[in-house]
Amino acid sequence: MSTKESSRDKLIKTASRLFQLQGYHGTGLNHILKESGAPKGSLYYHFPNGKEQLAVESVQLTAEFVRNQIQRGMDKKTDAIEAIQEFIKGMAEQFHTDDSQQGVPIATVALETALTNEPIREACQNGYESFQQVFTEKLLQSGYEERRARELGIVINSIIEGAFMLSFTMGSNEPLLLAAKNIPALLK
Amino acid sequence: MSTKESSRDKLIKTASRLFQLQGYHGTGLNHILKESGAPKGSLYYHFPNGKEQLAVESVQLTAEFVRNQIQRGMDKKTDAIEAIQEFIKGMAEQFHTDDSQQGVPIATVALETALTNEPIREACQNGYESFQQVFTEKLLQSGYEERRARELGIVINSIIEGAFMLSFTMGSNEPLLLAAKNIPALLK
DNA sequence: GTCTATAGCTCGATAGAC
DNA sequence: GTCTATCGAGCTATAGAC
Repeated sequence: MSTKESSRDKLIKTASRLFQLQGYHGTGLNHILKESGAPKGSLYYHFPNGKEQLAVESVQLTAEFVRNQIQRGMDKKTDAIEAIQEFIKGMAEQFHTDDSQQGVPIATVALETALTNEPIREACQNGYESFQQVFTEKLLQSGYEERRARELGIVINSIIEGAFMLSFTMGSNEPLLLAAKNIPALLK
Repeated sequence: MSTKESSRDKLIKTASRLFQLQGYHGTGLNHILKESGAPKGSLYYHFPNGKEQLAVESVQLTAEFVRNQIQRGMDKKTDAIEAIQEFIKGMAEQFHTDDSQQGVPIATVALETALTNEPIREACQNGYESFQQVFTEKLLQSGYEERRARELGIVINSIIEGAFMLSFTMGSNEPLLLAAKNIPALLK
């Protein structure tokens, strides 16, 4: 069970990175195979449903990774406002220091496929809901009322995704920095 | 000048729609040619730089259209907060009544190409800056200080883009509605 | 579990007649 | 300005040996 997952894992990890960088349609299976070093014959053995299955599991892996990052961010401060603000600031700082460019998680694939591929769209939706859940729980712990906490979880998700996308497109972390700056007003 | 632009215009309009729906890599030139009804031979006559040029001009056309929509929204109310709030509500209402699904403008192409195609990325950036400019001007007219108005223009852009993308992915207009609801807190 | 080979298709782009 | 024909490459997916 441990060694036999090796090729499979390499494929998923490489696919996650490339899908995030170049999108679903912009990334070919041959490219993924070549970069992962996995043998071509094993792709359809591990992923009988081909590219679609690979994308669904890649999105799930990416979502899990991001969710953990958010969770760690929330654990750093007891106050929800501070925690969220610091988390976004961290994203902004990491934005250009990270020399390995990495695209916007989930969103790139989501926008391409939401109208044409239901399993992939669903995986993206589940990912986003898991992010929102972490924010909402943090707000609940800080005393926000349940309905309000759920709503704000969605709004925070929106502003982070939008600011990330803008920062990515503009090549500047300013949108992320301004999002962080204006979080307190939003959560008042 | 009027009839000779016909094929060109059809190509750009069709390309704008398809790129928005399926992304840059997910949309083939043959598909665009077929849907537009334009003759294949004329594509490289009107767009010597091929697909890239078609994408750049498509993004510009989409950006101009969206910018005008925003501008019309801002003109509907004198108060900036009300105007922006109503504009987002309008997006939310239009979200599912519009039977012709249409994707998220600019963002889909931007995320796919920002790291790999500079001319297209630049066109997307210019589009986003033109949106922000409209919000900023509205805030200036409502008495916000210049620096603050510019910052809030970016933040509003972020939250709208993020909420739109989430609504699109989730298949629900809730993120847009919640964005609208929380705009006043942000602009206080 | 892995490998090669290849089918069958679509892609973007070009050439050259008209 | 338009059209056909076609190139070379890449794509997803499958077949079948090992």
